[in-house]
Amino acid sequence: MLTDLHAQIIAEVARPLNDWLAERAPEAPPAMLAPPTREDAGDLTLPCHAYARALKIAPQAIATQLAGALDKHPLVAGVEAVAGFLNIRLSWGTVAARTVPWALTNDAALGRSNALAGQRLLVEYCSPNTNKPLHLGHARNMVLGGAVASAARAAGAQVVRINLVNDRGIHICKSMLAWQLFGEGVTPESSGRKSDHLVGDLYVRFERALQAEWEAQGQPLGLTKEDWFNGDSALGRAARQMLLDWEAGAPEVRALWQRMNGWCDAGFEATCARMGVGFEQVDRESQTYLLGKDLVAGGLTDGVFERDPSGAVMFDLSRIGLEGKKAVLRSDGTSVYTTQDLGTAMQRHDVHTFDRMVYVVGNEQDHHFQCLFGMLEALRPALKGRMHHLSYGMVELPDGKMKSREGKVVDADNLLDELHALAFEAAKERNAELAAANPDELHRRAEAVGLGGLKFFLLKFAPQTTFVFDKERSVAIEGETGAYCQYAYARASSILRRIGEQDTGLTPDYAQLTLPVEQALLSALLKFPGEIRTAAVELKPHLLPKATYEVARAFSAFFNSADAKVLGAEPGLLAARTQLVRAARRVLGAGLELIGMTALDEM
RNA sequence: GCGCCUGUAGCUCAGCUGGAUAGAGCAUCGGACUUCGAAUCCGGUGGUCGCAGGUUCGAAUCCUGCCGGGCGCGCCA
Repeated sequence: MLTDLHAQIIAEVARPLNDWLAERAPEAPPAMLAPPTREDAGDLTLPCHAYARALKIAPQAIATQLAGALDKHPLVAGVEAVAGFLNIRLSWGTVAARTVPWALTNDAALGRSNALAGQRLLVEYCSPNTNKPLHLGHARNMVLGGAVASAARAAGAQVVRINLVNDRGIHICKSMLAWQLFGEGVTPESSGRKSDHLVGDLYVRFERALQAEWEAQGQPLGLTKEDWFNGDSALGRAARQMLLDWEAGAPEVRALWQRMNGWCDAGFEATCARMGVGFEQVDRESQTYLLGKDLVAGGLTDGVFERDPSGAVMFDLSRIGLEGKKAVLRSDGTSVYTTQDLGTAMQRHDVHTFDRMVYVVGNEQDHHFQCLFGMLEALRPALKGRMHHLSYGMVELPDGKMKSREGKVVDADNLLDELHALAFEAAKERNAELAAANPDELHRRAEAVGLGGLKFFLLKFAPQTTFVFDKERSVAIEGETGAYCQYAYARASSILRRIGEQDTGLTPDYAQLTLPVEQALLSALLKFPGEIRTAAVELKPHLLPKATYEVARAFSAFFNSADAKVLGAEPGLLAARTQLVRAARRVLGAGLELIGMTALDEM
């Protein structure tokens, strides 16, 4: 039985208020009790201004009368009517007696709920191109996608995580062509290079050759690099020919393609495994790019699409309140990206009958998804409202934007190594003996802190935010960071080790948990599930680190308080505080797991 | 030109389905180790929420206009 205790407590407190209101103003909306913004305004508050009109009583008078309705409420320690607000102070001893056992045993305390029970959710993310290794942008994408998936699972949804691999197209041919022209038979084995990096090297090699060719021949003609590549460029022609050969199934091209894609796949797999990123389904563009043509034909018959004089098939964007038109079939009859996206989406719906399909894709594709969803809903009205684009902003570097064509990228593998090294150095400094005695253990912790810090950092910003990546901050323990939360967890473990079984046989006296630091911790534990639920339902993955941090912060204040020591407290209180530490550790562990971080018992 | 996103403390960001004195972290200044790990904790300084109007008992939040930044705008992905 999943019980959201916070919601339940609020409902219990609100009941007499609602009875009072319903009796006098049946039309009025029910009382929405919420934590106040003001610090000294108690634990829950109700603004009474909205009821003034219906009741024909001044807000302050309403608040005063409502205060009376809470007289002798077991959960209420005090009420105050201030400026039309009803401020309620909870009876924390009573709340504690319910909260701690709940947090120790009920899975709702871990953020589990039925908010999305019975729903099937598809999440598409990662979406690598098999011509270069994963970079920091992919890392943000994967962290967002993974968080959406884990939050949805916690909310009871059935989740299918899908990786759409872009394994065909002109950009793939560029790497292949570079291997043919400049590769001299190189392989990952012969070069000792991680396989996806080798392919990336070749891609960069191609771009460099193209740059030189353009500067020598295209630029003097006043052509842009793009136009040159699509025109008389020898490299461009060769790449286009290779794409045609690929589509025609030319054996040599297919064989090279298989081989080099295999290199990329192996590299991606290693990176994803290290990052703890997994998928239930992998869609490859080479297998889906022909999908959608029949949909377009059907849409043409139904009048969803129209044929352009040039022969291209178009979607009139005015149908969805946008300007212009969008092609779904080229004039030569070949498909475009949108065509296969239509087909892929429909196929997924046929296979999974999803309730919600979430695409985790950068915000430069906002327009594309607006168009795509508009078309899908026109083709199949049942899809209305089920398609979501989790749009996110770019990650910038302290010295500006990343530009993959210029090689100005933060490679994911290198970054993970760097963060590991930073975390390792910091750990070694604080733990010299362990570094000497058991460096492997220190490396294990460094990986947890480095990777966990990265995930926490990438996740803590709202998705639409374009933010500046700061690697030192991401592995720092000070402030709102992953390591801070891991440290709080480690300290909880440490305290419990010290307590051992001292509380065995003791009866916890929860009513004594009334110190401000104890109340704040209880409050954080109570609020945690609601944040996780909102993260899942409203697709706000940044609430995961926020909620976890709130618990970590409250717990840090608790374990630092000289008044709230567990050891040495009288038996009933010792037992109560021990259970509170166990509860906090349990919830912290759940938060770390939702983010995809490793919990450490020692740091 | 049009569309979407965005502008909040020195810096990095929350808050944006309207609620009271706008929050957090970093930085900075000061304080706490004879008691569970000081990798922590406590406190201080710091903001006309881009600007101007409007709606409202009440606006960072909603509406309008303007200014600045980012992204995108038929057969690229």
